[in-house]
Amino acid sequence: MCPITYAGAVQLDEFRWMLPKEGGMRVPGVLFADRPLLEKMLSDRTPQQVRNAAHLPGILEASIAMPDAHWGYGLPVGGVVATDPEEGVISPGAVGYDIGCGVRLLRSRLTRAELAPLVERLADALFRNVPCGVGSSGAVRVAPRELERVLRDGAGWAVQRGFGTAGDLEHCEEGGVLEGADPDAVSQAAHQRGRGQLGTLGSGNHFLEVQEVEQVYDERAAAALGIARGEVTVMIHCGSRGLGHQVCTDHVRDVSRKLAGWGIVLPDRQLACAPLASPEAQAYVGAMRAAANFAWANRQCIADGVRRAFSETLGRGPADLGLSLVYDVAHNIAKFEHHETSAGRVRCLVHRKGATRAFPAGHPDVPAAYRAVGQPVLVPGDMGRYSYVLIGSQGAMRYAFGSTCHGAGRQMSRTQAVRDTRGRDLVQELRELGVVVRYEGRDTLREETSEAYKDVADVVRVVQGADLARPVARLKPFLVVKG
DNA sequence: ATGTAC
Repeated sequence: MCPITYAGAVQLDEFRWMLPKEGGMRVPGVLFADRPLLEKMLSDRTPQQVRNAAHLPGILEASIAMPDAHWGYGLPVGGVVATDPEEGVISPGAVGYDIGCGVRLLRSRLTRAELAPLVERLADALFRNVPCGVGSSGAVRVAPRELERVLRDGAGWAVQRGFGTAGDLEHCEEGGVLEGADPDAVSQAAHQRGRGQLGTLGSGNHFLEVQEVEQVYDERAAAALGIARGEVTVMIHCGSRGLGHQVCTDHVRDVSRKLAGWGIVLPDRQLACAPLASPEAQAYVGAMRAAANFAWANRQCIADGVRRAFSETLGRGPADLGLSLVYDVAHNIAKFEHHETSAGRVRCLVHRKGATRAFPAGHPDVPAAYRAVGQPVLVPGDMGRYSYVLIGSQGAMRYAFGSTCHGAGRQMSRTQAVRDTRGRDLVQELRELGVVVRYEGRDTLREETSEAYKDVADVVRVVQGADLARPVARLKPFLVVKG
């Protein structure tokens, strides 16, 4: 029997393709995709970047790409790479420039109909309370010494400052803080860039959406997560702003200079990495954790801005709105975890870059309230269509180091999207779709137009088919704030 | 993603 191959990828089953070991690859590559998504992946350099990452010293099992994967810096966005803690390395490029970037979902007890007469005013209030755009700042004042506490304590710092409640922290991955952050490994330049940016959304694909739960696929899981059809949710997508960007820049440069000395040869210098035992790796790990904590604090501050905006607009106290946190999960991060491999149960460093942790039911790291159903996974789509809430499934542990997809993935470059939408009134088009929008930046809406993204439903179908995660609900936006 | 070029 002859296996089906397509452009060098060997089909393993309906939703998995293997890139066989060749040259200096230490492990094979695995692409999660159906045929149409595989073809989209093959149209950029994603498979080559997956192969390149398979050269990383100490990489375990496979170099993995999720169905929303597309070309990125060194490793594709949508890449998962696990390395051995003794023999292996950490690669800043395999975490990405927006360290700690992730998604937070709030739910309410409001309905869209209730909000309908207030949508324009709510949009103004959100736009006012949550600054957005490149270089946006000024939402939260932080003294220079206090920034160190942000970097150590993450979302907990924000709660202590009065931005939210202790209950919020229980519904964050890791409680909203990675232990072992080292603020001293974060350069002064990074401190300065980040200090004014807490509570701000940034730009690019970052957004804030008010959505309606339009479809529930799993009633039991939805009930556990506290969401129900017809209710309003708020989704926040953002990261560590200029601070995380500067941390990545600094440490890519530092480890890049030492590569030859360590005797590490890589097909792409953008994958520059450091042996986990080296001081350089320790410094990056400490700085990366600090930047991730900044991102968690940032999303916590933004959630507070959202609650204030709702409160102002509806004339009700924040406690009456029921705007509670469903979950907050990062999709650009590297973490030490235990996983079952062909060599048995091992501790490993899992790099997730545009990939989301997706622990299944019963895993001790899933919050107690959700442990019987699995870890929530938040998957944004695009501003004209929908986003998904998923829960982690067993196959994620078996095939992908406890990981799944993180979004729709672009299918059109920013420049092409701007060119293709020239002359169209996207504000009006979105209005006709029932979406009210506020935005910063001349080309933001064109760059982020629906057609620039793959249909996230196609991505979800693959992760469901591969048993990485299962759909709980689909969320339809009706108010979008973008930078 | 990003003080979108050091």
